[in-house]
Amino acid sequence: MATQRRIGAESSQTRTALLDAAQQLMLDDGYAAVTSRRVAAKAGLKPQLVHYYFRTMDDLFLALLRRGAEQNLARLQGVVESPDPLRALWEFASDPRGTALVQELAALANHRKVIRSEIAAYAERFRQTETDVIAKVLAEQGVDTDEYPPSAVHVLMTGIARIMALEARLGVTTGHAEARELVERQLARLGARPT
Amino acid sequence: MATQRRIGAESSQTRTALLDAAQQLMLDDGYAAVTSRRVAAKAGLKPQLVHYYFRTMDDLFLALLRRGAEQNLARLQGVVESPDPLRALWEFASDPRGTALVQELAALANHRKVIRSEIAAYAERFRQTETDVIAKVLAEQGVDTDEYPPSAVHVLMTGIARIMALEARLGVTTGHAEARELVERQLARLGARPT
DNA sequence: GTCTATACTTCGATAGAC
DNA sequence: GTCTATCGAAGTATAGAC
Repeated sequence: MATQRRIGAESSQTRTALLDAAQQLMLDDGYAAVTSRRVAAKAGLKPQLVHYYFRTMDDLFLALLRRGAEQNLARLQGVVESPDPLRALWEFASDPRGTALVQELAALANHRKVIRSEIAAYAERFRQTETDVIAKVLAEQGVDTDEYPPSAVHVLMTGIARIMALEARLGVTTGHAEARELVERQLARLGARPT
Repeated sequence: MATQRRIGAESSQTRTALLDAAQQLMLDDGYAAVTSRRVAAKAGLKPQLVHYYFRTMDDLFLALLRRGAEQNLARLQGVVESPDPLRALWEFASDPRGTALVQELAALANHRKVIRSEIAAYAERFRQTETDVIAKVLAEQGVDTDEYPPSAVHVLMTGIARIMALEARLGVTTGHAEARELVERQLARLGARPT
């Protein structure tokens, strides 16, 4: 009801610089390190600018999430159009670029309702596209979808890729090489080309 | 060099109450919510007591991690002694009690070196015991360990279980039922009894 | 449209009283 | 061995100047 405060333009370079700084902080030091002061300091700006461009910290996190998700959706499009989509999907899900930011946002989401619902919504968009890719390959290969439902294969495949990326971040990699080889063999059986 | 400040006894009930409060906060609201003031408030105590019993917040997180890990190691012992260890391991890894706290600590570990190394050390202990369980079952069933190395099976099995628990926490469960059934079929082939 | 001066809240940690 | 009084630093956010 009070006089609506003004907000910085989305096209502003300063805004982008703040988002970049926030993302770097989040990746390096976790979401708790993303404070108005530290973000501004990293960007070489005043702390108050964070609130001018994003009003609240939640708004900043939301903007960060959206920007990252849109980038990943663009990269996912490359998977869809790949000549070897199953392998491309496996590599896409294994990519640390995708998981690191998401892990922090997922942890953050545990006590920020707006973030959680936004993440869940994006997750559904990714899942839809990815499962379609899997379904198409399984159909081409004549795989029995009663035994291997695409939705299940999706959970397993992307889940394994992401959990290894998460563990690797903590410095835990025992068994990863062996697990990767095992997955590679299954991918090959499903018609993916060898690496 | 300065006069070493005194620290509360480990046997203190107050100390346990603080740990309980911290754990609850962490599970409900994420690690960033675990502040000396909020922990104390939840336990109905003064904030300064947190620093008396744990000196720094890192010490508190470390105590939380150790207590949780020891509890889980005790539960893991039940898996080892189970008549159906493979299924018991699957259920153990799927248990939300084990994953929720670990997820928060893992996220926290990304910018707290002491936490990260302690988590990694515990992870190695769990991995060792769990992989031994898998190796024993695979040997009994005459499985070719070139194609299915126990370390790989361990990564896949526990990874899938944990990622589903993580996703479920965010409200993302699409495909989980199908994935679970698929895993169940594989477990059955490896001699685990049906649920 | 862009940024600053400022208010008020919450934080971790220590020194010292019981 | 247990707890309290207190401090300086850091946090979010707004109102208003340019």
